[in-house]
Amino acid sequence: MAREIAKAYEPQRIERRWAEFWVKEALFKADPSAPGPVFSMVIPPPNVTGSLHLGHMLNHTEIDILTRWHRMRGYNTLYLPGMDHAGISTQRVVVRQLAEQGIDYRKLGREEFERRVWKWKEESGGTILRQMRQIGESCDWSRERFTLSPELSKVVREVFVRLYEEGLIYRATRLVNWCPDCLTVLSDLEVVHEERLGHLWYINYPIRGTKEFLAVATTRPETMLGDTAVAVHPEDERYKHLVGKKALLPLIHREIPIIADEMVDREFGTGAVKVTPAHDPNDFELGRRHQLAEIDVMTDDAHMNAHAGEYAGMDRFEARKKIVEDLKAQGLLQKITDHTNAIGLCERSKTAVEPRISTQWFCKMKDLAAPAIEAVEEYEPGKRNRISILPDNRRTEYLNWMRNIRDWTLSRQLWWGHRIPAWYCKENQHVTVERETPSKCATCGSANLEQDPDVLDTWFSSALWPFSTMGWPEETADFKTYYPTSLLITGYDILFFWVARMIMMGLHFTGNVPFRAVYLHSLVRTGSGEKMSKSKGTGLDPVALNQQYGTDAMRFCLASMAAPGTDIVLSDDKLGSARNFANKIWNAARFVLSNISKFADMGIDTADMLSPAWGGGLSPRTHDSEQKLCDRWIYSRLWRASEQIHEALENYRFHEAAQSIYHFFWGDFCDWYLEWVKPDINPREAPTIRQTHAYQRLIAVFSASLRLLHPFMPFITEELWFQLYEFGKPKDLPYRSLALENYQVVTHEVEDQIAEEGMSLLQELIVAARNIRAELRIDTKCKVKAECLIQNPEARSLIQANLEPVLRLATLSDIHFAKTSLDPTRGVLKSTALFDLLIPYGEGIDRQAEIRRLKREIEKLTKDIQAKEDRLADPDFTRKAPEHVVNNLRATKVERQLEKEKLTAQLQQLEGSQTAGT
RNA sequence: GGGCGACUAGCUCAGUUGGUUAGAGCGCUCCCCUCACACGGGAGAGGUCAAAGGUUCAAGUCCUUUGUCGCCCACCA
Repeated sequence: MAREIAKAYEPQRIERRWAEFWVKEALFKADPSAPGPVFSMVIPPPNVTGSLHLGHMLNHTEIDILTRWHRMRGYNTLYLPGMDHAGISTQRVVVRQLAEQGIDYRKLGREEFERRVWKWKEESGGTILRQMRQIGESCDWSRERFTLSPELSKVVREVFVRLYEEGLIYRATRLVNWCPDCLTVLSDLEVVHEERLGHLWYINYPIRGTKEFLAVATTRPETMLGDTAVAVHPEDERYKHLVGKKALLPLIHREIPIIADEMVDREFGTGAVKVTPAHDPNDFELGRRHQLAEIDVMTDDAHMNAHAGEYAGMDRFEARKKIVEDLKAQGLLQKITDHTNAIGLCERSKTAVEPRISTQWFCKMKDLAAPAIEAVEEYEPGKRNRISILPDNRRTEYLNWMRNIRDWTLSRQLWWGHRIPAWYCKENQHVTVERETPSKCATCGSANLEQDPDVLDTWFSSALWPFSTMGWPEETADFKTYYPTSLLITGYDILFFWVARMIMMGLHFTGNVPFRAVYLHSLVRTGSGEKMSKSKGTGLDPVALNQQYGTDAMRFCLASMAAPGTDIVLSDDKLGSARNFANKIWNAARFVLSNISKFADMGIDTADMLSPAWGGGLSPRTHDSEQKLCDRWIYSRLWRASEQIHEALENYRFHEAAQSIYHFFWGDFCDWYLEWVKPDINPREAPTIRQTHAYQRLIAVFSASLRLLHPFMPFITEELWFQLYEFGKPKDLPYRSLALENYQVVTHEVEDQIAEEGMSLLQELIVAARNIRAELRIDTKCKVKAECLIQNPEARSLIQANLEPVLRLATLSDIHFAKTSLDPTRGVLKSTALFDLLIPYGEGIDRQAEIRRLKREIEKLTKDIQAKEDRLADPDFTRKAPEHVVNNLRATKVERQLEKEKLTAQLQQLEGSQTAGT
């Protein structure tokens, strides 16, 4: 019974099996004591808010390609998986879910709520894990980590306490970004700015004891209820006389001082500004300078509070409307103008952030940033404790941000996250910060302690990820072997949130960089160019894509688009062409193996034919005497492809690597090599030694291709590798996954310039013949005779030596080698510098069309030759340009001239014969 | 308000250090279901590299200006 590869390539049928196999066999378990150079990466932990989107797919594909590539090259490899608890995002998701069930999370209480979130974490974390396994990520699953696990929480506490003890973490009352929807403070990074068209309201503030008014301009009239001064510039002649007087705050009739401060811009608005220290960052500073009162007029959900008098209870925007109306009614509204300004929105909820005075925990950044700047600024390849950040523009962004870094607001008013390890004694409000829950106040000894209810910014634990996952602060084997990690790949959108902070924390706590290199990849966007977003429903669903095209196709497609710098827009036709490529691989394998199976049917042992697959050796000396041009050529091309892939992957140029392997496999291997050797491997009877050898060479190239392809398309290659094994590997040898095989099995020895040039000549000849046939509209099956004029005897014997494949692939019956120049009036003639090829006319041929074609060609050549001559005539060029450039140009000019002469002669003859004939 | 990026074939994009006739995929035209693959094979059309200057022997590639689009950062009411 013949073994056969399924006729159709059905990714779904093979992928599940291998995904399970890789996990079950624990193939990717890292061993810190294993030999070899180390390559380690930690995953950018996905948020447990849901499932993986295409952006993750890109990220994970890139990581996995590099991981598999290194592993196959003998590196001691670790790809550490894990997830992020994603404080604010996850809390929002669960709060929303509860709300949908009519449950107010606050009524559940903290403990119960946390329990619900953990439950959610198990579910969505499970989904994510499943997805990662589905797409074949070669992680060490035994090392999975979670930012909120007990082990990592311990590290978080350790770090927090140390920073506190070093005076880098402190508690302070400041104006902070408050999200009225998430009900928590936010760091500056979590506030996104958006230009909005708004208004500028000009309001008259009466001056006490006069009939005068002082007009102020504001974008936020509702905050006037918290005004505690009006400020003007000290040198502003218009207002000098008012400084020191009191203004009467309209609507609530509170007296406020008129003060002078340099900060005021005389050009803007009226040159007088209302000062609301509790609701504006500038005003806050100004207020502190002038010891002004700070009146918070809002509640935590951005409604007006008791300080707002009759407006209390109103939403801030309702209050704005009402206040404007009231001012108008009282004749205090001077005018309203249009004004665009950037408003700060909460990154998560997109609610307008309210600046608010609040006591929070902060982290001083300047000292932490300094070494992190140095590590990147003074990067040199090979230099210790330095990090390369690519692409370069991201490096610049990093440095700019770091140089202007501001303190980091650490605390969050959430329930899901790392509880801040600070306790306050109820008597005196002393602060105790400790690793273990304290029993008494460190200052006064009171046992009446209460822990700070807040949690840490989720990015705090993420910042520790490269070392917290390795067992730090213990000197574990993992930590010693795999830290610093080799490389970090992540999206550029979290450069500041995450990458920068990891670098600072890594350097500070381990004295070492967390990774030696960072590659920031593009984002995947939708067809309309937006960032993919599940919440907006604009993202393509990776699960559906996998179903439709297969994981390998999706991986290959992502890789082939992953050029640094530009964002990626994925589309059906691109995925389709990647799928087509997988199909091509499948069918090439089918072809190769189906022939071998026919031998098996004859009862012949085929193990021998397949043996080169396992040995891995592809010596140019294999079957030396039998090797034909095409063999030497394909080996050389294989070598070239693997060199290109190496070069590309070293520089994170995934698209170039993908392109190299694509063109090698499809263009060289399938289109030329397979076609070329078809007759040699067509099994009619028991194979001769020569035929067995032909198979061995074919299998050698094919299996080497599978190796090159494997990091990009692990499933199909593993499946086909397995099929090879089934066909011919001695059964006493257990199956060995392709993932553990050597990546590269060809050596530099197989590079063969001569063979490549020779093959290229034959290809040109074949293409020329096909070209003429198409022009003459010769039936595709009809073999015709061609005439060839070729001066170079070596080239000529090359053609003769390969006459069979040349005739077959060009569909010719014969090639007649002419002694004298070919008469273009007898047929269609194609000329290159090396040869002329003519196929005679049949009946009724369009001579005019041929004349037009020749004229076009000649014109093109004329221009080209002229350009070259001009350049060669320039003494500056010949003097200053490198020699090889000049020589190259000379050589090609001569070639072009030769070609042109030939074509001109053809044209003349054609035109001559035409006039003579008629 | 600062900074950055993009503009190359009908579409989506490659094109590292400046150096022969600027490439790919998809689409398009023509021919072929040839016993691995029509998710295929063969042949072909299509670009003054956004515009204008400049540097250079040589510019898609470097510099300047302009235009169009996009992104990031930013406490001017």
